Amino acid sequence: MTTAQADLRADTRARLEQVALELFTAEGFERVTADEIAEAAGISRRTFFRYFPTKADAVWGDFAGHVARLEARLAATAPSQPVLASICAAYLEVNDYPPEQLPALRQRMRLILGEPALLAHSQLRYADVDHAVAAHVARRTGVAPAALVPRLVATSTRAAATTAFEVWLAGGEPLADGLRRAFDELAAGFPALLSAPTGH
Amino acid sequence: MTTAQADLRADTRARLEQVALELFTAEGFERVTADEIAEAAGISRRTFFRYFPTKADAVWGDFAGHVARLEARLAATAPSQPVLASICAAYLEVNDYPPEQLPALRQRMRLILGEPALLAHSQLRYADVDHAVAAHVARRTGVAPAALVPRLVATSTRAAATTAFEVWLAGGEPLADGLRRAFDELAAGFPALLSAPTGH
DNA sequence: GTTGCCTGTGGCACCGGGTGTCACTAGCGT
DNA sequence: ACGCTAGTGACACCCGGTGCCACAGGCAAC
Repeated sequence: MTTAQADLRADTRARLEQVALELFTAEGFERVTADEIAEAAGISRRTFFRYFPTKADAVWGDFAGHVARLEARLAATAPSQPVLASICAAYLEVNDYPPEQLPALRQRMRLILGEPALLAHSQLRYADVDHAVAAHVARRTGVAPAALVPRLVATSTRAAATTAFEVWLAGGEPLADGLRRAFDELAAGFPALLSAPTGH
Repeated sequence: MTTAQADLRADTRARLEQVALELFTAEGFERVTADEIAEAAGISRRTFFRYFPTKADAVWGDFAGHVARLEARLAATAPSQPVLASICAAYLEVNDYPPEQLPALRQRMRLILGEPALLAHSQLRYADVDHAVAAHVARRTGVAPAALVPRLVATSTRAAATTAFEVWLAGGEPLADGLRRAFDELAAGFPALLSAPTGH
């Protein structure tokens, strides 16, 4: 096991993920029933729900491992590095996918950001990320993790990451560039918003 | 009607909201069935779902009107005002509740932020807010609404508002103060994060 | 006032996500 | 051969949500 999450047979899990992703992409998340996924993967509906607590969870791959890596990176940052920069670096590193994995990532993210039900569900998954980042900020600044600044930094940096993903999905620019740009904007307090209106 | 959202009898709707809020608070969102709400309100389950498309929607009151007021405020800001300040002002104005409404607001927000199912659902509702704010930023800066900066400003200002609500709920400080503080932090690029660590 | 319509309503059957329970099988050590 | 365990399937059940139909009341028009 990589990171405890209803192990069972790892190959079955992978096949299930694959099949679900394919079906969701082809038909739309809501229009695919758990029965169809199960049948297409050659197992029973009941077994599907032993691998994934929710239909939506089939889209997330090893997200728990993702969060764990992020936490590890945050914990390992040099104290000399500014906090915001350390978070940016952690996000960049954790999201530095090899090129051959990009199509799969695109497929996942297109679903997560494009299907309302999955977008809603994402909030639950991202809560772990926010928690980790807020804890990091609290640790580094000596403030309570529940205070305004740690929470705000956590949610707005995640907003930055999500936005970078959206722009990347839309074909705008490489993921890493968008991430960097988003963090730069955040760290600078949106300098572009001080200029005069440019005419409609 | 104030803002088209499945009108029917307004009094029935208000009673339904009231009953649902009370039950959710007392028993927890998931543990209250639509049947129970309907019965407690003296109507049928079927009718409940004519007033609210979803059990979760019973918590949101006239949120569509809320968004509409936000949009109106944004549209009415003076061009001389910096964009970020205009968004802050709009959020402040729209969330300036008279004191006697604060307990009800607390009840709603405690549910929305505390119940996972409602937190997930909130993402769908907030999408409208983000859309409005991004459009405002795009209008003011002459950039496409789907570009990085408008999106990022929209999501991170909403993060600021949400965080202020969380702190307010935790009893920290008045809502308006938290909002202002969160927006100040955002606009300044989190100045607190440049100081040296204060020791663990 | 009877005829029509239009609105709000309840009842019912149905779909789909999710869960608890039980029974079966395959493997594996002893 | 024995027992144990892990993975599985079948079934029944709960609940959120929807489509459909049937019914009641108000309110206009004739």
